Amino acid sequence: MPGSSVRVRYAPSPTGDPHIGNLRTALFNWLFARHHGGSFILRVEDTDQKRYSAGALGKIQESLRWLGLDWDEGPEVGGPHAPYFQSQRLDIYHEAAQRLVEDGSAYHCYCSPDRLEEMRRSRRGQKGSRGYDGHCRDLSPAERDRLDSQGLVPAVRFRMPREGETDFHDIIRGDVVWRNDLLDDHILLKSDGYPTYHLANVVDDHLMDISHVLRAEEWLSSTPLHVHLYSSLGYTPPVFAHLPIILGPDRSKLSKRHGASSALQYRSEGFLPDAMVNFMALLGWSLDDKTEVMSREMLVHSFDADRIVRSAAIFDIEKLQWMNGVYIRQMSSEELADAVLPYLEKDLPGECTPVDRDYLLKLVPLLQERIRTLGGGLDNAGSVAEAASYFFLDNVNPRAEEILDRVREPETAVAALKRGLDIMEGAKEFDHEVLEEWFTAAAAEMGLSASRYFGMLRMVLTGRTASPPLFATMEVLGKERCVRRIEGALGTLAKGA
RNA sequence: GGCGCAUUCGUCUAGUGGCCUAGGACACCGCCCUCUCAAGGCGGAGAUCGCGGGUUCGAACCCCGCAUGCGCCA
Repeated sequence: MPGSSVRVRYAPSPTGDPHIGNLRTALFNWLFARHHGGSFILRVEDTDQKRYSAGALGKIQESLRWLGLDWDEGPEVGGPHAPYFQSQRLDIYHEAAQRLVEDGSAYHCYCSPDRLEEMRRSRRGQKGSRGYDGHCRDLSPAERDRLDSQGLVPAVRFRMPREGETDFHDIIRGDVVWRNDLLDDHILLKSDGYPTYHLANVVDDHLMDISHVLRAEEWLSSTPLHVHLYSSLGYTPPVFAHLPIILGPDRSKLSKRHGASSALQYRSEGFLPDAMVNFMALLGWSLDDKTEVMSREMLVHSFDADRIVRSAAIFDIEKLQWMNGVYIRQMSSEELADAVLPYLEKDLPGECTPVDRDYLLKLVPLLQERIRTLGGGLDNAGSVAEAASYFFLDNVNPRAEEILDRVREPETAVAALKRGLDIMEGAKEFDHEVLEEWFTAAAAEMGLSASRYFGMLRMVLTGRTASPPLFATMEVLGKERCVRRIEGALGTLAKGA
């Protein structure tokens, strides 16, 4: 639906790995665009020389691609408003700044960083202190000429009105009002020739025909300045929506300090993009009072800005893990096998690799409802490789006391294991239903409870007290491995006795 | 310090004046299923709706103040 007038953008600064908060903003913009049949634009705000990080743009694009958030205009794909890098649009900002200075909406400011620092220090602790003290606000042409002739390169500052109020409507927060005399004269163009965020984003949003600005709440405070900029430049402002921010477990804004906050880290831990998208969509938005698991299509269909909440949300990894488990269980065996394969090969002992895909395909159903991430093990600890190691190792070698944990009397245990060997060797088909039938009958004959007998077999075959259902496990392991492990256990018991 | 925004179970949230003795989900606990672990089913505990005042027959919901948190100025 190219006719839609909705055009939104995600405008990150390439300063590092994007975290969940950044990407939630991207996601909301993307969902909004797709829902309304509009365009999603990626614009790179690379005008902060000091914080620029090489490689960050790559991480941003990689994160977006991983989550399936495709952009209609921006780096690599181009578009009618190229370039989409602010560092390549400097002339445009200079021209805008020039216009503002000429019509008196902005002025040249010659204050040095030292003077500014001195100003701040002297006003610290004073009541009602504002940012800039207006030192250069009303310089006469003669004074300006004098400073220019000293070779000083001025910054450009916006001349905020000092009376009245500034208000705007935010679709999430309603009407927000500021008293103008409390507003600051902000820098628009730095003396190094680079624009600040304020100038660049207003100019670009206008030139790129952005209809809705969905951005993080941290920008709310500078919106009055933006409103004045739109007006002074003769632009129609977009519709604003300030999204609630995402907090770390300590209730502060999400940042690098919060360990696993980089989205790509979640990828490497084995979270699925669809689960991430579903989960992030629920951080500040809801469909109703019960629907939680939603496909991408359903999210696109249902998402709109009017159900975005106002309050900040804490990122709850436990719920993400649960949701990822839900998505893992929805996968086909083939999909899951392909997805876990690299994680297994990474963490399995060398002699177990490469992993045979057909074998993996057989055991994947047993893993499927037990893991919550592709790479992680059970109980949110360890790795899949550890969780499933007994399917790959030659031997598991439980100790005698581990084998005897469920069946205490060595003679009984030996007899029961030998009986097991007989059953296995006599089995024409190594099928879990047949095995279960025979082993259940054997347990009854020997007067052993299923719990004790199967528990011992589980230890002998897997080296664990917990595993997928015993006979399904046997079937996957195959006759040869099972026989070898039982013989091994008999050997261990003989030695111990 | 100033300004702004926010405030419903531990967490994500539903709720826009009577349907709320506040609903759902994660986590937690118990029971069922069961060879163990999961998954699943059922149930439980958990929120005096930040506090205090109003308005109203009636307030989580409207108004005012305060507190706290967060954000921006930095």
